[in-house]
This record gives sequence, C-alpha cells and structure tokens, in this order.
Amino acid sequence: MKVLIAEDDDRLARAVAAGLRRRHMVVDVALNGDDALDRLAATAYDVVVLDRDMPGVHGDEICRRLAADRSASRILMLTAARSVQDRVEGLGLGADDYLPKPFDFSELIARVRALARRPGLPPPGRLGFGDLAVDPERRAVTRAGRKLTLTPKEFAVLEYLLTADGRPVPAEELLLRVWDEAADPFTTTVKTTVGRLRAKLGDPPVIETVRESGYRIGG
Amino acid sequence: MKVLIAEDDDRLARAVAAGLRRRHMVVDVALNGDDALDRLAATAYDVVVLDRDMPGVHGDEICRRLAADRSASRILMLTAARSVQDRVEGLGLGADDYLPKPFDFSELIARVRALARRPGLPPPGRLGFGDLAVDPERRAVTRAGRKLTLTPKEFAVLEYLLTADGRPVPAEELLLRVWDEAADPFTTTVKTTVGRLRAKLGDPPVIETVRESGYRIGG
DNA sequence: AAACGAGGTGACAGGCAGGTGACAGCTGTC
DNA sequence: GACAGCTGTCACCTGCCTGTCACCTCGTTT
Repeated sequence: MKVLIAEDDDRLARAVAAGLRRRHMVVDVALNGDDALDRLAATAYDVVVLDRDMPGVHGDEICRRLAADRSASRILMLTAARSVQDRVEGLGLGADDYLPKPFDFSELIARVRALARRPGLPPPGRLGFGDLAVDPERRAVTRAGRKLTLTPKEFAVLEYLLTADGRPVPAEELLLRVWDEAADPFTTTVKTTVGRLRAKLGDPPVIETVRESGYRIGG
Repeated sequence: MKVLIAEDDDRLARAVAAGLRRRHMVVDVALNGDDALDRLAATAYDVVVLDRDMPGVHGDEICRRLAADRSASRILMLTAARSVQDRVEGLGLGADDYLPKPFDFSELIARVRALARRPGLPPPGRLGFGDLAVDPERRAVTRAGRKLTLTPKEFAVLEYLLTADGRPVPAEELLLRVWDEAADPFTTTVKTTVGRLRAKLGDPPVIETVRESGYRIGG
C-alpha cells in the first residue's frame, strides 16, 4: 500500500508519514506541487494526501490532472478553510475525500486507511500458495504448518508477490512499491532481500525467477 | 474497556469517571459536544455516556453521527427529563440505553457495565494462553498454577493482548485503549510496562514482539 | 570457448527499534 | 505524616535489520 503526501509544511508531512508507516504503508513525501507531480508520474500511488495550498503547482491543479489521467489513485484533500463551499469544490475537482485543517491526527489516518481499502477487494483474510500460508492481519507466515519468522521487509515482499498472483514482478516494481523514496535504484537490495526470503521459506522453492521479467510465486 | 463521558457538569463527570475507574475501566471525559466529537474521532470507545443537553454540539447530534458512522460504541444517554417521550426519542436516535436524571449512581455504573459486556462475544469467563490463565472477573492471573500479582496497568495490558487473539498490537493502540487521555504518545511507557509484565510472567515468554507491528500473545 | 551480463550469496557495518535499570512523583493507606 | 506500591521518565544498552560490496554461478551470445 503506497501513499504520497503532498504537503508543504515539513513538520506536518513528516508526522503524518511516520504515522502511516507505522501502519505498514509505504510513504513518499513531496514538499511542493512540482515535486508531487514528478512523483506521481513515476509511481502508482494508492492514495494521495494532498494539501490544497502549496507553493508551485496548486493542489487543485494536481487533482484536476489526476482526474484527467484517470489515475487509480484516490485523493484525500487537506484544506485550511472549513466551509461547505470548499468541500463541494474539492470533491468536484475529483477528490475522494476531504479533511479541513486543523484535523485530528488519527482521523486522517483512519480516512487514508478507508481510502486505501476502497477499490481493492476487501483485504484477503489469508494469502497463500501451496503449503505456504500468510495471514496479513496477524503478520504470521507458516510453511507446511511450521511457523516462520520474517522481518518486516521480507514480509512485505512476500505479501506483494502473493497479491501479484503469479505475475512476474520486476525488481524495479518491488523497489517502487515496497521500498520508499530513499531506495537507490542501482542497488542490489532487492536481490538480497529475496535471497534471504527464499532461504527462510525453504524447499521446495516458492519464488521463481523469470529472467528479465522479475520474480513470481509458483509456476 | 474504554469509556467516554460526555457531560458538561464538571462535578458529575468527575464523580462518574472516578466510579468507573474504580471498576477498572479507562475513562476519558469531554465537557462539551465538540470535545466529545474530537475524542470520538481519535479513539474507539466501548461505551459513551452521553449527556443529552450539552453546550456546543448537542447530544442528539453526536448520537446521530455515531450511528451514521456505524460506530461500534454503545451509547448510554443521560437526560434531565423523564418522560416516556424522551426515552423513545433517545433510543430512536441510536442510543442503546437511557437514564433519566437524577439517577442512582450505582445504577449508572451497572448499566455501563452491562453495555460494556453487550456486543463482544460473551465475556470470556476465562482468558488464557498455554499455562497462563486470566480471570477478568476476579482479576486473577495464574501461570502453571502459581498465582501472580499484577498491577492494574499490567493486568489491563495483558487482558488487552489476550483479547487481541494473536494479532500484534502496536504500542500506539495500547496507549489509546489501555491508557487514558493524559497519555503522552512520545513516551516509553508502554515499553516499560510490557517489560515489567514480561518479568512477572516469567519463562517461557508469552508476549512476543513483532518488529514494527507491536506485541502479541503466542503465535 | 571466451566474453558478457543477469542474477545469487556470504560477509560486514551502521542505524534504529526495542529492552532495561534507576529514579522520582503521586496516590492511597495506616 | 510516614510509608509502600504503582507509574512515568530518562539515559543507556543491545541485537536485529538492512543496504552495500565483492565475488560467484550460469546461461547466452559472438
């Protein structure tokens, strides 16, 4: 679950990002409108938390462009004013939800989660393949009944591959969706993490490599 | 068990809060309607004791919003008038119970407890995991037959983790549900309390840490 | 068969989430 | 008012994760 926070107030942005990361979301931050557009062009975000008033490109404009592109990202618009007028305007521009500042922190979190859930089918209670079972809610993984202990990154990668449902996932996509913006695209991190994950999952292999195309679960 | 008291009479609110705390409930107080809404947005309360006539947002309005949000909180409505008409109106708005002022103090307590019990599957007479047994009613904890003496906070944390049923509970959630509004989100309190609890529970460990996700019982 | 490039592995180090022990303030009790 | 137990805070410690690097393997290309 990947989220972009477009908000020029540095402190606020950081706080929100930290809160969402705690809920296992992958969060990028853009401190102005141009930066936000760049990131939106580069990555498919599930949810965009969008401050309406930003230096550079205005939030409304970003909203409009996303709508024009038929982006699948859902938009939560933040705004200083709290008039009904604003609300109507915001939603008219294509925002999916709207929150007036000052807002309650946990309400923001709750709304982002609600938006994150919206389109995708309800979060599958269990994921799995063969004798491998993953319970995202409990963060538990078992193989042939044996409990496995995965690190957060390993778990995230496995979860992502399982939801990709047999499609090969390129390392680049994993970097975009499981790592955050700080990830260096020229590193060997993904290779290493997948390697460690494979070692923990044991035999027979679950994750197979499709040359030039990425990793996939099963065959 | 977390309760919000929304009541503009300061003295009454304090008295009720103290009574409920003595019964081991975690109690927040809101002295007006706006404050109540803020708190309701921030925390999932099990029961809301709601004064009908409050400055700011009216109790009826709060009731309506909770119903609209499909909140799981149960509502005990307090009102000055005692006509049957009022009772009907209150329940019509979505309140779960209704108590006319002046009321008998212990009756209020009893009704809150009744509501607190209501939805959750029948109050598990006993909670436990492995050789650990917890009796919420008697506040008794035994490990392998040996009686343990826990402090109130320790007991509350253990009880909450047990009812979470294997799901990892983040420290932040514990802060919200086991501590009251005075809790500072940036402290190390939860860590410390869990540490003390672990020490008392002894070996083998019962509470396991899931990095980035919180604490969980067993697994 | 030599060169090449994609992917795999093991070792290492820094950072950070989480754990601990000591201490002090508060509250309720005798 | 003295005392004891409970809790929150602080400073410090620790061990695990994770990114990086150097090097290896193996299939493909020329």
